[in-house]
Amino acid sequence: MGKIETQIQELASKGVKEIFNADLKPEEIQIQNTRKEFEGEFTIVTFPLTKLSAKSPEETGNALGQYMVGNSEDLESFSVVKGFLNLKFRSVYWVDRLNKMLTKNRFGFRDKKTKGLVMVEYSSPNTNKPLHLGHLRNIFLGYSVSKILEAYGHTVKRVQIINDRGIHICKSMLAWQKFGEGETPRSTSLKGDHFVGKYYIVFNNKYKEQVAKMVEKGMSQEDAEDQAPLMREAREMLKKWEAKDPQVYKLWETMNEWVYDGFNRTYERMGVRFDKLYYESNTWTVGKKIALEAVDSGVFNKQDDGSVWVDLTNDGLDKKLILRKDGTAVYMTQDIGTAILRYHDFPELTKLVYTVGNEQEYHFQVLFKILEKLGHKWAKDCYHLSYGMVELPEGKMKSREGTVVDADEIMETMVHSAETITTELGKLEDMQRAEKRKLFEDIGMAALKYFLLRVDPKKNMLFDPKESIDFNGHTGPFIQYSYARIQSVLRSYGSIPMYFEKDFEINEHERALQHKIYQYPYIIESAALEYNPALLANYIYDLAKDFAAFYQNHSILQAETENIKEYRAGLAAAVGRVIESGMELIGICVPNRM
RNA sequence: GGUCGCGUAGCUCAGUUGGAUAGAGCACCUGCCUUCUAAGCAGGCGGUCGAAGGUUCGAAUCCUUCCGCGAUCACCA
Repeated sequence: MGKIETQIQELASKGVKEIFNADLKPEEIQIQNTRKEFEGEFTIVTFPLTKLSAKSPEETGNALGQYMVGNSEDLESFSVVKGFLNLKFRSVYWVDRLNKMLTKNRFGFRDKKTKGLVMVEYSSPNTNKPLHLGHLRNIFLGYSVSKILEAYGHTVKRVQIINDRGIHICKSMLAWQKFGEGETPRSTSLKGDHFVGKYYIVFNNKYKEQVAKMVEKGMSQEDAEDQAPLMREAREMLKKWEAKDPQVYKLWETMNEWVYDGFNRTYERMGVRFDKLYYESNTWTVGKKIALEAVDSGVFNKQDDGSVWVDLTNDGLDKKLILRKDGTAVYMTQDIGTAILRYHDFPELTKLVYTVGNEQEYHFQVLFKILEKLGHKWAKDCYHLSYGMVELPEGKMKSREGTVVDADEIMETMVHSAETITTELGKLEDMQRAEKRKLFEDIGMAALKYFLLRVDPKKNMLFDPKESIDFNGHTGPFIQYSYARIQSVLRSYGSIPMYFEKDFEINEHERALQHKIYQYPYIIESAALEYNPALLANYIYDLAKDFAAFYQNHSILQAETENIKEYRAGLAAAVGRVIESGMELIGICVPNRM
């Protein structure tokens, strides 16, 4: 099944040649979807053709329309409104397409492994605090993009880089050592990441107290912050860690395990997974080694104080520090190491996608430029999938000020709301307990995921905790509901519709649905090329909405004739399949009942 | 200050490479459950697309200037 638009363009191009004796390449024919208020599915814009036809837009449209309908077996009729030529296909044509579509087992998906290996990085948390709403956007986005790329024919490695080293984790470690009195996640029944996060906060509070006291005694704020005993101890601990002091290392490993245990439970609930994990505690040394080699080869340069820099002023960027004067690594150093390690692990990579917030755009610009300067041809294949912040009504979320929306908490809230709403509606009294639990989980998570994914990734978005996320209207649950209704009808229908006769005319609603379904593969394509799940999310909603209108206006099981009934059941099945697979690509499960 | 991004209905968001009367949802108001699930459908209200110029047959979309908001420019991550 080729692209309909292409076929129309080719026919129109021939028409222009025959009627107006002018040459116009098919791809120069402007084509768009017909707007709802007019009849037809595809529309040719005839304004640009008037130069060739030397006629009014209307006359041009009429002449071309006449030619096209006369020279195509698939077109039924045309209409002209101003400079727009609307084309309507025959019912038979659409029914045929549906017949063919239902024989495919993965409609819309490209054959696997035709497009090369892509690595998608997402999540990439620090190990000193739990995940929050911003991470959720990151993770759902990255995971969805990875699914979409697979559907588009890529093989995908899902990875994260775990920021498990540095002063931040030492702060939690120190606070636990000094004030923890031996308590553990187990003894407190706290999730490991929350447990460790608690001590990060303990550190900051005690630290603030110390600083305040020192300032009271006459020290400057800046000096106090630098000299406070807790801060000195934390730095001392970091040094010991870098020297692999056994005790510190053991503590570090223990606390990180607690955190990973907590993260894993969160990931599981989110329904995401990873194929490989990278740890900065491993990659920073790689980066450092490469940095020193680059000094020798002259790509980086060493200052008199011992610090290492790269000069990117000729590339429109700045000078950037690579190694501190004491020789320790910075963020950039680690990232260089990580990237190189990844291409070492997977030399066949055709793309490396970093799902990281837009606040780090400059950082990645610099990173990719450095990789290029280091002579890596693949530097051009590195892509920063930059996304906007999730903001609260009072502005950006700040962990220091305690204005973050906790990931576990919001998920729990959503699932609980799903339970309340579902129970109130009271349609599922006969359902088993375990099945219900799974359903509430699916609905609550759908509301949350859809809320985060339907917005264009590159834009900042707003979350207002006071106005809870909706379950009605343009939401995940609405789409799930459409799916559940379809499954309900199909259960009553009793068999799987496979082939339909063509002795009837399809109505406007059916036409709209056929047209929508047809677009699915191209939506996947755009979503893949633009790394944009929002395109898919909005498309599925449109489809579900069109189905709801069809469903409410025409009976499937009580259709006028047996053939129409079969066709409608098949159409509903097709819509269901697209919803199910599309939702899967944005990480959302779809229930058979709700 | 330099660089980058954003500004569309009261609120949250869509709006393909410039095309028809700028669309959804929420909120508010009307109708519709004896017929396949009303988490729904049908309809109403609501817009000088931040402002002003320019290009074009045609601009929310492209160009310029200005206004407002945000990010970034660290020997932080």
